[in-house]
Amino acid sequence: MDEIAIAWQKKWDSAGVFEPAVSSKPKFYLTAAFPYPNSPQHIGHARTYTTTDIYARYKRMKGYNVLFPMGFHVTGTPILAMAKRIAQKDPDILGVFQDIYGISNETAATLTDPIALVMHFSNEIEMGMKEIGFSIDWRRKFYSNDPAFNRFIEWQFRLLEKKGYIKKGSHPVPWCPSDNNSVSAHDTKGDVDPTLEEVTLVKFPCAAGGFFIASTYRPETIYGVTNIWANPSAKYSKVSFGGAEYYISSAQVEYFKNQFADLRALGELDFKALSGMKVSNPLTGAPLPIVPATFVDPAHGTGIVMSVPAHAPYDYLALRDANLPGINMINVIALAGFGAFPAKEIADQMGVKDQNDPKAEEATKEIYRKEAHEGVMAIGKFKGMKVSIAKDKVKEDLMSQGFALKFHEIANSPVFCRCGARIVVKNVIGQWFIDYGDPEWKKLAHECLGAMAVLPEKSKGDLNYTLDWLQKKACSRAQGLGTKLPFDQSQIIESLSDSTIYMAFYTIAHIARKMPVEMLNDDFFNYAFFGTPLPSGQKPNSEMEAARKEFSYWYPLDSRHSGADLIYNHLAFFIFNHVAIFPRGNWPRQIVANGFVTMDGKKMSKSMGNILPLRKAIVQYGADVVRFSVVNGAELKEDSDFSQTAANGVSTRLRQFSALLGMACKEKPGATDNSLAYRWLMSRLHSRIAQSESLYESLSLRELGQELFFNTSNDLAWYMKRSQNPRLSEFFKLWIPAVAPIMPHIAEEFNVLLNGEKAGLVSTSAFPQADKGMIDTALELMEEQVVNAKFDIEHILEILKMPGKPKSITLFAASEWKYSLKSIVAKERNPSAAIKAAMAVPELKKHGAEVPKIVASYMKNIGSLDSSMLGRGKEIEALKDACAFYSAEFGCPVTLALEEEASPEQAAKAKNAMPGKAAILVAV
RNA sequence: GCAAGGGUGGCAGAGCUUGGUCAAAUGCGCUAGCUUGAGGGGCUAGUGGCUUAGCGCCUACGAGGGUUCAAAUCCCUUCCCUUGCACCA
Repeated sequence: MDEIAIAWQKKWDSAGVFEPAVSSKPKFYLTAAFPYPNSPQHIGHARTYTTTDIYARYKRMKGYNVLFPMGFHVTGTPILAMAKRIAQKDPDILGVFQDIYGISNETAATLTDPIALVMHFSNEIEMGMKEIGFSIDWRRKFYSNDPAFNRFIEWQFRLLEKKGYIKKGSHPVPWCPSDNNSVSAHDTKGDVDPTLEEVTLVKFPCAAGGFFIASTYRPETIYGVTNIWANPSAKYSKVSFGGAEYYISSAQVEYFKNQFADLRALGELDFKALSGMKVSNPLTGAPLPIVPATFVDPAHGTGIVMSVPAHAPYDYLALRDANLPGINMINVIALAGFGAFPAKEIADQMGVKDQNDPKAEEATKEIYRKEAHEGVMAIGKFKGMKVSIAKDKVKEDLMSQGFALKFHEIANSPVFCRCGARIVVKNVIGQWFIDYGDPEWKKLAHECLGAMAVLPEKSKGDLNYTLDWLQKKACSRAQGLGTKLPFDQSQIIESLSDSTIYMAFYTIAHIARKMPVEMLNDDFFNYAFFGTPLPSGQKPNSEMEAARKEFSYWYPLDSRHSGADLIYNHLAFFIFNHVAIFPRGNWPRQIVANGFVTMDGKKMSKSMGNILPLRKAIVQYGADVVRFSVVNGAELKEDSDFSQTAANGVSTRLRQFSALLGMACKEKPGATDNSLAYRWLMSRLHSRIAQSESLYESLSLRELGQELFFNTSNDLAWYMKRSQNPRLSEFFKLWIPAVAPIMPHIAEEFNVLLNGEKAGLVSTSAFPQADKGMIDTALELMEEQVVNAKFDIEHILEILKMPGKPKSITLFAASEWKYSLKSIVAKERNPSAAIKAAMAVPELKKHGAEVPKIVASYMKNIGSLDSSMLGRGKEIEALKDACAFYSAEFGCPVTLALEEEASPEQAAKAKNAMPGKAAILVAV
């Protein structure tokens, strides 16, 4: 099977089928998210590309000039990180390479240079894409660190900057203090993604100047603060930053410097000195005593904690444990089912012993959740407001009055860098942003999305949502491969920001590659993409003209494909940047987002070792089986399971198709079959092909596979059984091109076998046109009668458990009056009305005793009555036609009779005959 | 926590938008029989329960309740799961 695939790939290649030229034909331009070559690709990656390729091939067969290019994304740090890990001989990585990808340690040893790594894996990926038969135009391949591409990105960023979308500022990031770099999942031990969360630092003014600061998630409870907790054995420091002085635990001074760059330590003091200070509540002015508490962790937050005993079980318990007189709880939040001091109540209810009781944690969670959801403010400016809303209001108020600061923590702390250091939060200053929060820009993005098709349609909502919540996005980093920011050479443009409009670059990539890099200036890109005349007044050279022509022809992008995970970033950026850079006429037209691939029901992961590399899968199953299997497991959006047994099943079916094709090839030309069964087969095929067009269009590939492959295979099996003289060549003539987009190699091979060497390529032929005239629903219902009657006979024979063959079998078609009754019921749709109407018909009145019973049975399936109505004549015709078939099947004469002609001894069985259900009499 | 999507048979996965044709497509798995086929094998049948010369009946579509002649399908409540919440590919 593999040699066949390779042979056809060579033929496509030498015919240049996938290297389209600008022409007068209508074009279809589609791209898939380019791969990131830091490891080989597996069948999961293949899903997106196979989906894209099927679409490309389908559109090609529908007469479009199709462009499907591919490149490689090498921007950012993961490649560097990978090369570094290989250089360090990280046993995990080497193990994965060896065991899963079959990369020897010797080969791995050559991949310690990032560029060598990129070249190795990109070649590997490219070969895989060729071996699976993707219809890619490889002439346009590029890497995102190619000088030509760098120039393109610089051009894009100068444009964004000119439009005012680039901003500078500061923002918090997860940071390794030892590596001095921001970190993300691939930099951490265990690939943990460090997540940030915002907390509020509330400032409590000291009479002597400066502030105590306490970190809290619940700024709204500030009204209820009764005291301040500090650890009696900890050291505290006076520090200054942002123009004010603060007291925090000495252990946290360094930590705080990460987020307050100008922080300076002004000297240490012990708890005694600290506790002597007079501190007050910033909102109420109430004095707050400083109380020692060992539960306060000096290495967490500020080492100073505000105490809200009415609403925080820990604070209540600590106060109770300390047995302090003179501190009265203050109610802040009204909570249904609780009194003024919910923390006390829940602690008492649950019988929490003291602050060290594990139940204290439980009580805290419970009361925090309840208060956050159902609580209402009982005090202060926002009295009567729901806590969930007041929370932010209080915070804003505090901030604007200078009584609060924003602070960030690692929510899933502790997270460790691969170097061993604990990840902190750092406020990076001088950070460049793309401002996706710009309201005008958002409006344009929404306009674009609104006019765009999104498959599956459900994902449009997600995209819409993403467009809305996107704000300033950091677009540069200090390290990594990629393009330098044109207006800040110390910064590399971050990987999600340099891959937003590269689809435009494909259109000219093969031209730009051959040009001297210095010619790829803004004038060149402005001309190629906008047609802007050269400022010098000179005439554009031939390369510029060619580039302009390519872009004008291929753009806009007709379909953009990626995994569904990119909806929340890349695909949204893709829309934003297109509307920022290009005029409306060149905005993208469609997005297709597919789910992932699981492996025998489990998520593929390095740790589980259940990754199936694509090239290995191709060797094992063959290109077309892999293509089919990765897209047929589920509908577009859902995760698709690649099951080994299912893939084997596909191979088996293909062999069956192949065997039948062999029969078709031996048929005399022009030989036909006029039987009901043949007409039935063709009716089914035509209706499936008719359906397949919309299934291809909506990329409902699972259903498509069901229709064109499994169901069609079942049709064929039935036909082969049913027909005495099967004819298959007409069938295959239609079927082969219909499945060609999914299984192109087999389609080509079958086509040559059936039609000879001169048949031409299926890949460039026209998609088959279904003949509506061949679709006959009555015929299909008739065949259903034949199937049903066969099933019934089998059932009876089984129950009879006869030793030999029956002597004969007689089928009885129901009397005419039963059909009349059925249509009356279908019309009346109501039992009593139907019986009344039936009794009015003399012919039916004769059978008055049976009528109510029959009506009742029809009523149960009233919904089916309309569609399953086949006249008596048709039913008789179908069964009569099938008698010869039945005789052969059951090894005895099978005849059809009419109910009303039944002899008295037959009558008992014959009266069971109903429309759509022949009565059966087996003679032993 | 917030937001979105989902919970169907041993598994995967249709159907639910337009309530009745649904004990529920199709694939896989499993069971039995056949085929002298033996290292991804083929064919046939079966695969909720009870029954029966094909009928039929009961129980089922996360749980509970409701609307309706009729609900996997509509409404409400509740439990559970998945994904996203960014600066990272």
